[in-house]
Amino acid sequence: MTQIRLTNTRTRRKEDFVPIDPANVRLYLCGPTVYDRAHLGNARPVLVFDLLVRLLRHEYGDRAVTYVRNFTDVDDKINAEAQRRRAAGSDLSLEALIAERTEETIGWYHADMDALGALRPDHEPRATAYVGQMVAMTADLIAKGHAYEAEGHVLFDVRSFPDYGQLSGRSVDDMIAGARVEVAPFKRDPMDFVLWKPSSDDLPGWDSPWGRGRPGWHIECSAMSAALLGPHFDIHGGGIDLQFPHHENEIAQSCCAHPQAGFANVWLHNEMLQVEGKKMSKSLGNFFTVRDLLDRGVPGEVIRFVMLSTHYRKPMDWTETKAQEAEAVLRRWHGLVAGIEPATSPAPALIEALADDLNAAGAIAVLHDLAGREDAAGLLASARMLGLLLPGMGEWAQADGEAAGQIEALLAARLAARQARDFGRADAIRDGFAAAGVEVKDTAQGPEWSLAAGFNPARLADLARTHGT
RNA sequence: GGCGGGUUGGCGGAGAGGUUACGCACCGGAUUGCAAAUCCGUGAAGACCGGUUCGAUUCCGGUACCCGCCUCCA
Repeated sequence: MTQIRLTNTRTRRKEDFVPIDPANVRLYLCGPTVYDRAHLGNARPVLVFDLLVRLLRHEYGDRAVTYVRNFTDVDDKINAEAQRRRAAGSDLSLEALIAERTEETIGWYHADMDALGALRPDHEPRATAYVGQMVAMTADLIAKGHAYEAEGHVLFDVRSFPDYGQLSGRSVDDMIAGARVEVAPFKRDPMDFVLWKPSSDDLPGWDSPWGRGRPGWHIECSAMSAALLGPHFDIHGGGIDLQFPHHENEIAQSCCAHPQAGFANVWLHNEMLQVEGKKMSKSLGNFFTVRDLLDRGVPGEVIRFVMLSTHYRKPMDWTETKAQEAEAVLRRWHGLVAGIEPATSPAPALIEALADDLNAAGAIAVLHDLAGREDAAGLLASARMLGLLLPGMGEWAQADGEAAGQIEALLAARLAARQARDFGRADAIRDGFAAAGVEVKDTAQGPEWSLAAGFNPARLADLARTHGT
């Protein structure tokens, strides 16, 4: 068994991972707010956790890991979208419009993450299904003196939790000095945050001891993780931008509600995604979703490869060049493992790389080594450990029947030209292949071909029209 | 203002206090009608300034620059 080591944001150190219960390793990942398509940055924590889950299952057994990722379906952006649809003339009720929107978005999310080869979590709780637990937890926090009611709101009293700020390395006083906090007059302390807030009649709401309202954002993860994983579990994660305030607030709520439990042992945060060296944002015009890339013909497997090639704790830069290089590598590997059965286990060096704080880039180097030694069975088994070269994943790298027919005809034409010593024509076909993104290797057994990155069916068809037989 | 991350060879990107990362590109050779692919081989690094050390790109301190968070955000 390989000792897994993970960098724990809470302690800022790389630590040996020791599960609370090796027969049931429990993880929670903060999932998406379901109001729109997942953008590329949303995919990063999903892939980090996907890799982690695969590793944990490899070490502790397939049934010994419980992976929870929530859907946030209570949110003002969702409400705004539903209100917009109703204003646009929809006859449906607000609740129905919200349900419609969230269902649609969850379907998109599943399709997009599936395309990246990400395993579905064991549980995907929706916030709306746990409002009762959130109300109960809120009431409990009031009873324990950690929260108070004010003007229909329930607020968490940060001064009642001395460790507040420990995760993100801030003190309440420092943050107030920074003073960019919404100052609501009914707050005892500017850093106090909302557990429950009132809903007007045109917003979704649930009955509660504090009137009709809806939960604040942070309480859902505290309630759902407790319900599905218990008050003490192994790993909790998300993007580094969630470290504060979301995760800080989760810790405050959960630790105060369950003082002896300890909440999450390990906090795992991935760094942010950039695009061509800049923050991805709508204003810079470099904002795109996973679906945008897939629709543009970038295979999910390529996106996954690029994502894995940068360590999760470093900023990851998405560039067109990386996508092309990844595509070329994957095409080569697909060719190498075609028709091969995977080895019984992944390469030990690959597991060691992953166990060392999910060093996926190091793991990919191991794959290059296996490929270089033409260990196709080992390459396949190891790549699958990373969620690459999975069955059915490489269809994008295969030529369809039409292209294959054209290529075969052109190869025959080239052979005929060479035998006739018409090297001008032979070279024209050769250059045409290169321009169309078809790689031809002349071996002792005759030509072998494969599609390269940037394969262009239209150019191939032109070439076939000009030189085909 | 507070907090955090980064800076490695032409590009991407890891690990390790002293021994080749790796991939792509480049260069030389083999091979080829010419190429491609392949094989063999050569180069090439760790922002800057100090410190610790026999020895640091790797540890410590400082400086510069880049990025992010502190407000919805993965």
